[in-house]
Amino acid sequence: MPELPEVETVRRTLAPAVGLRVLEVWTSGLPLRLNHPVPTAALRDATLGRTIEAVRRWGKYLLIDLCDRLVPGPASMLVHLGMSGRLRLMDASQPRPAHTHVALALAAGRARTPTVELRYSDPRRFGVVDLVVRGQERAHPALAGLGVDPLHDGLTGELLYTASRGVRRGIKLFLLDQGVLAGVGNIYASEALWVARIRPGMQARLLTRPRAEALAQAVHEVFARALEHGGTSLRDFVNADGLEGENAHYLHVYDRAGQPCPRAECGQLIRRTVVQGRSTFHCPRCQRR
DNA sequence: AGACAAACCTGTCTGC
DNA sequence: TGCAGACAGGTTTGTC
Repeated sequence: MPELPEVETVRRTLAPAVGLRVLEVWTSGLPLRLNHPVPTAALRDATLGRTIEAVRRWGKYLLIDLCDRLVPGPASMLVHLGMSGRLRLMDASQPRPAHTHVALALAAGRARTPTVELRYSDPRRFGVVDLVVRGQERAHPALAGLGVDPLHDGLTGELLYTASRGVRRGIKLFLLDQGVLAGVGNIYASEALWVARIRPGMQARLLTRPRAEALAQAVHEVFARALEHGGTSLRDFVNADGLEGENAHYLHVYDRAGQPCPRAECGQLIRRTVVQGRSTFHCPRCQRR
């Protein structure tokens, strides 16, 4: 479900959790991605009695930093939302959503009674909840191979140009490669290629310098637009407050097969194709090459 | 290197 | 109303 703009929206809406202390840790015991169980005991060790110091994002991963006033906390809770994962901050008296797998009960200051819970729910269990050592994020296999994060690292045309030399795969698959760019998923790959007027199946190695520049700009543009609208909710996505994003109304081509291309002078009908088993949308006139 | 399929798991929508 | 089948925003793994 969630790509960079959705994960960043969750990160921002988790701000009220910063400064709260973990009083209890609960897990469902069910395994998540690749049959990996949530490391309950280690999670307790790393979080109980500690305070949420910050929430960071790396590509589609969230890092919830924990520390103790006396003992500097070396741990962060690593979360990936997979397809159907939700991270929500809810009143502790509210019932837990179906398919909740992790709940951290939180309280302000010295309070002994939790007021809110940070809850991870995920019906399809394609997500990840794990622990990483702060400062050694790259030691975690999920983070070891991650490429450039467009929001922090300044994605440039030069980077796309360099990374795409010799790559015979289609440019859409190249954009989806998290080892090149961390954060682009299936929706925004189609969106960025439409903005940059590039055909999704074009071999990545054929990217010219000017077109690489246009594509880098396009990724920035579609991400900024999605962030303004709080992310794209086609089915499952909600932010930490449980609110849907509005960006589905503003998509150019994704899920718009048969509708006219939004470029006023074009009007050609948007086409859906399947690339590596995944829906891909483009305008056959604007994106000829 | 990369194309391709299948796998993980549940919910929702479509068509008969 | 029921039921089978297709499909879903992600990632990994195995085969060719």
